[in-house]
Amino acid sequence: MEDRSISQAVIGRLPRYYRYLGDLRSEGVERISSQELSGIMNVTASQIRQDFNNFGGFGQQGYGYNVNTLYQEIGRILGLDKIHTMVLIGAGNLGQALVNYVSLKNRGFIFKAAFDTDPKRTGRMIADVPVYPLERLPEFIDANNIEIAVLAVPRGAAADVKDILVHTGIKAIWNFAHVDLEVPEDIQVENVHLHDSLMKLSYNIRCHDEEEVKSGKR
Amino acid sequence: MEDRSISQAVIGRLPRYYRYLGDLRSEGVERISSQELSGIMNVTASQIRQDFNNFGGFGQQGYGYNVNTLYQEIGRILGLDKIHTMVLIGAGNLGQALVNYVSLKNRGFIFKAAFDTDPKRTGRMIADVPVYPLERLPEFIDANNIEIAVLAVPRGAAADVKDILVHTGIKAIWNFAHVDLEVPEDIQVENVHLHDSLMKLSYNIRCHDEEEVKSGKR
DNA sequence: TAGATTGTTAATCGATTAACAATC
DNA sequence: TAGATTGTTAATCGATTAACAATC
Repeated sequence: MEDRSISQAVIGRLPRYYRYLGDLRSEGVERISSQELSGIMNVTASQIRQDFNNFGGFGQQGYGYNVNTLYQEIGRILGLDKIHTMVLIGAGNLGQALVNYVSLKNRGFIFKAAFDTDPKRTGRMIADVPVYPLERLPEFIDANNIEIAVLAVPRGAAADVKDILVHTGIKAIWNFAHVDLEVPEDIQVENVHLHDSLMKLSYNIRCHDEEEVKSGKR
Repeated sequence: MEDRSISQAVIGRLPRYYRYLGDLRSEGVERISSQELSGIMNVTASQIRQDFNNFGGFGQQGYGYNVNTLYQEIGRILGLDKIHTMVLIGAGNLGQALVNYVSLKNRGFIFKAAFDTDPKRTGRMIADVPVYPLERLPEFIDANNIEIAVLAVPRGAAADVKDILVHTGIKAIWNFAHVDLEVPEDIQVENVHLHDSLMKLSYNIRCHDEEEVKSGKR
């Protein structure tokens, strides 16, 4: 039913739909039209219908969409009906925060272990997740069928870790290191570039400031 | 020179250009053509020239671009030539990690204080940043000319904090809470939705798995 | 049945790529 | 000057929006 060549633009919107539908569901809303959802989410009704129809017809003419069904379906499309096993690589501040963050909130995403090169960090636990030396990474991934490697190492270390990872059966890398990783195409990469995000914010601040100056508000 | 109506697509690419140019600069590269940069960054030379020309002509025909000049210019466009003062709101795991992360790396972005409602967290220090009770937030922002509020509170608390923030002189919110904030348009918002990012990764894993099944690889 | 709302096709808009004249 | 490469216009591509026939 759902096919390749669904644009990243559409995929990027799915989690947001999922979030709003989850909220509606817990508010006890049973059905919703693209029109209503459009009002709540600030996107066009047309876009909503187009987006959903990439994956087949979830709605019913004259009625709209069943909130619960749609929520479930999008969850399934996003792969949230499966358990995803993870390892953390780089047990610094950010890494520790991610373990706590993900463990708390997402039932389907489970950290099985963390890895670090620093002996001060290994041997400890982060929440209920053990921290091992990096050497044990490849063996652990394959023995435990790990799907996702969360990369929270310094910029300089990222490429080396990547080289280790590509020789394992890892399926995906959630990359927090400030580099672009080049990996074989059967490994999925999702970047979270905090630097870049902060720079965009900085850009928008500057633009807004300059606008104000121009329009004489200051 | 640079005008409004520069698309978010272009702005989103600037930090990446900045990163690559910074690397080239520290490698001692003096000049580069759009052609060469295209090869390194995996984007078209045409796009590179179009992007830069949104902000005026930084290049020279027959020569290319001076790496250092271009790096400086993009930094200026991104507002990196200015100091940005920040406060953290929500001194949990993620918040603490962000203070450490940003303090270490970005000279221009400086945390002045952190705020939390939990008395167990207030009164302490994160790195060299003091943690105060949330009540003191509005006063602190205006007394210290704070530009950016970093929102690392649970989903449920985000709207309340936002209501406090909009009555201060804050310029921007770097939002890590899993909600869409509605703010007046003179406050800039940049969302880092880790959940959404992880779901996209999950989607891509599922798609790739299904492709393999279809093509009979498994 | 009549009214509502989807699924889907067509029109529009914007962003990317290609091409080339200007110029260093 | 000749060669190289930009800045910029034109062509293409893709994504968003509008419109409407299908249908619940």
